[in-house]
Amino acid sequence: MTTDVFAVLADPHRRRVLELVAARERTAGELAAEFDVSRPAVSRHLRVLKEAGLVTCRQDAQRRIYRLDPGPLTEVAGWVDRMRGYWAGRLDALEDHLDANPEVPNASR
Amino acid sequence: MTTDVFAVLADPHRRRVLELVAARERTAGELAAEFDVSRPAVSRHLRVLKEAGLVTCRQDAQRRIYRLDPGPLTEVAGWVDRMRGYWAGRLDALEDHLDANPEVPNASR
DNA sequence: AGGTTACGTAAACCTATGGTTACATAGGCG
DNA sequence: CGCCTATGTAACCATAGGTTTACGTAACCT
Repeated sequence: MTTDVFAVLADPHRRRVLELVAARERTAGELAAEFDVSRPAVSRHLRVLKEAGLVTCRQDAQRRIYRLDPGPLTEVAGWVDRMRGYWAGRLDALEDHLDANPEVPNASR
Repeated sequence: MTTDVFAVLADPHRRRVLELVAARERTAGELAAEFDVSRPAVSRHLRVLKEAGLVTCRQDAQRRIYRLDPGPLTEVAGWVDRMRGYWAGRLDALEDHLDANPEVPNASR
């Protein structure tokens, strides 16, 4: 049971699904029609997305209507921001370093 | 040649590498020491990260010193923000809808 | 030069994962 | 009640990708 959001987002099909349901709710059929792959394949992607909490599924008669739940995306956004934060913080120290060692990465050449 | 940033970030080892090099530069050896897996495995992860442009590699004698390049992360941040944007935008319309149709998703039951 | 350190690369292996076809289920519809 | 629509599940197959062992290579040290 893949519950890792990053891994779930790794597949382009799944990202596309999220883009589609972000705009508005979609039935499984509508979603499947957007892809070149078979319906069961889409169905599996939907299950993965559902297990990851990225979509919710409402049932209307035979139709399953999928909707985006952006909640788990905060983990991703947070991680990325943290990376960029660390990077930005490190830049100051780096500038000092480069200031002291102007362009001499390999002196023995 | 996996150049898809999302796919690159799917592996926890690679994310951990990025976290490590975000704090400060690290040699391949330092990085490898952080993991339970073998060195060649780490080496391959580093190559993937390098190909994706997420790290750069400077050479100091025998050592390879890796550094974060957060550039490609903007694509991820952008995508996530876009998803959340669409979602937020859709909420207004949804509220209106729910306002008009109070809790009657399936009238024929 | 010989040895050691620090890496990367190559080839083989194995598992996870995504794809397909065939089948099951569940709910309208005549 | 049969039938069609909409969708998920099961079983199976193929490939991608991560891991390992073994090897190659470059640079420092004495």
